Amino acid sequence: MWLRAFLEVARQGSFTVAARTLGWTQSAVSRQISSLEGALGGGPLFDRLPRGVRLTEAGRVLVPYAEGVAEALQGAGRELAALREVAGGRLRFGAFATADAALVPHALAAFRARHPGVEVTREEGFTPGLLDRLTAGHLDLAVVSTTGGARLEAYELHHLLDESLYVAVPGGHVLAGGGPVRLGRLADADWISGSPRPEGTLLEVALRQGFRPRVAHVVGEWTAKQGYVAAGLGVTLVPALAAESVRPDVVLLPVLDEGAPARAVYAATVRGRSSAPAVEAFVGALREAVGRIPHASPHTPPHPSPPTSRTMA
Amino acid sequence: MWLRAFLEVARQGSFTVAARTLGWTQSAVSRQISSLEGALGGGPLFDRLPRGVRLTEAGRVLVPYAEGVAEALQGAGRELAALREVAGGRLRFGAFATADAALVPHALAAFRARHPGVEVTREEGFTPGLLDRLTAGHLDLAVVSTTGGARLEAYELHHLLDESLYVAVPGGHVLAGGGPVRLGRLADADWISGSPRPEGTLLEVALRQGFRPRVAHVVGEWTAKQGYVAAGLGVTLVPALAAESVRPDVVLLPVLDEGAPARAVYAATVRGRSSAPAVEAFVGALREAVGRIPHASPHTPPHPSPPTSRTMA
DNA sequence: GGCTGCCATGCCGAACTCGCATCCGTCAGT
DNA sequence: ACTGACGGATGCGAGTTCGGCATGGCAGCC
Repeated sequence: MWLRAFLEVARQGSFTVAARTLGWTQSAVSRQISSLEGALGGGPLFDRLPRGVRLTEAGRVLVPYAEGVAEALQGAGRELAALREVAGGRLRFGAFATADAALVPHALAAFRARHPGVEVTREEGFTPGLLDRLTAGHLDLAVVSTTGGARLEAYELHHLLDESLYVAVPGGHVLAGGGPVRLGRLADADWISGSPRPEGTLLEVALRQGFRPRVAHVVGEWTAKQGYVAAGLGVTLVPALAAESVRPDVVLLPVLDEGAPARAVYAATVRGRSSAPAVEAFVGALREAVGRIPHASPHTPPHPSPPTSRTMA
Repeated sequence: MWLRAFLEVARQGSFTVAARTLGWTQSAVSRQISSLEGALGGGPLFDRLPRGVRLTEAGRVLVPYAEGVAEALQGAGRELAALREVAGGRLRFGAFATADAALVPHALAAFRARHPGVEVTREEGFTPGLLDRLTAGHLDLAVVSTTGGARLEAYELHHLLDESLYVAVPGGHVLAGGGPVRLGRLADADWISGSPRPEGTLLEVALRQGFRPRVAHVVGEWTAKQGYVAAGLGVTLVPALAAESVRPDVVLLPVLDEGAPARAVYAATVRGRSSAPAVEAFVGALREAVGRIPHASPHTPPHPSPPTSRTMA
């Protein structure tokens, strides 16, 4: 193209030498320069001397601009390459709170170690809000769960794990120290939950077990919930992802679930929207993190999660 | 070209609208973007949505670079246009000392008023040195004279004027107050000259008149010469261009020359080297200045100078 | 369900690009 | 002064690209 021809000729002071350097023929260079001069319409860019050529004033004026163009082009190439190799660009993701307990920190640590050039920004939120921000283009990726009744079908879902559930009971509880329990045995218990109604929360599983739990205290924050449980004010459900960060005076009992697991966790992207390589890499990091965290906490055998990516149709 | 297509699509968010804006067809835009994406090899630059398109991360990265390229291109166009219209660029010229007395200042004033955007640099020197610097590419234009025996043939010459000569005599000189004189009447006078030998100087004309002038004092600087003349130490030749700046106690007598004028003054450029429009404009300003200065000083009728440009072959 | 808006693509003619060979002007060495 | 070498310009021909036209496919909307 004319840009390389011009700059090379300006550097070399000769069409022939420039052609050799570029791996072209002399005639190609001659034509490129000639057509460039024609296109600019401002007279010749080089004076043709018996010994090679020499920049005219117009050519001298053009040089810095041509260099600027070449630099920008080269810079674009570099940055796009960095993007391909996940050494640049940005990654904006969101996750629900309990995923931030262990899953996301592990994945993030591994990702940042492997791809220090990527600018990562993180958000916390509930699944429906995260999906909205995904759709609006404010997020590239969202770690979401099936809890909350959000319409996941519209998104590209990368399955991360199926979470088992625990019941958190105070240290002195009658069931403490025992093994896995059926949820039905807690039908009469006081429950601590983030919402007065079980629908759309983890407590939904209770409905499937045939009872409607009595929500004695509405507490949203996880630490606060533990406090209420430890004080003997009630019991609560704990997803496996949060099992790691439980205080010692609260006992976790695995819930025996017949059939389907309590909830699935996905990395979601907008369907049909191409995702940057960093997104793929982060999904990979999330997958690895799944294997690393003890989501099979004390008392239960590890819960295997299929490594395959799945798109809900 | 791909640049305009990409930027316009990025701005408009639609191939079709961008095509309308550019005066192209939608298919042309589609192909341009498609081939650009292929060339960059880093995946699509736009996500194709049902409602137009949307930049991907790669596209978003590319935008500033593309804008940089477009800006540089546009800037180059602007500056080249300025160069064409003599509203930019630079002009480096040199002139011999007596041309700087009136001719060059007048021309320079007119030129700078008309073309304030041009950066002008000036040098002073003797004709041979100026021509060397012209050849070396340090000057774009040189105001030179035939005095000095320089090889003018190799240069592109724009004739400015043919200079008449004056003899400067002290106020009380016997010839003072008389009219034009023949040089032969001063064959026995003491001469003040810049060189002990008349060859290559204005005094060369004396040789053509059949006598070898006796150089009593070698004085180079014009003001100093006048001092020597005023003090009665001798007489000296004064070119018409310097006639304006003579002190009142020195009298100028027009020299009667039979045949050829004493010397010609040219604006010289390097032959075959394309000259910037500013050079042409400055030559024009010099021509106008020739008409404006009283190179026909007291005592002589104006000496017409042909306005045609001439190349010595 | 038909309609509309938007992008992709097969096809074709026009234009461009490049390499090859050759020509022209200048310079250097004999 | 003649000749060979060097450097750029140019006619020619083949391969490629480019742009327009028409069409197809897909999603959303009345």
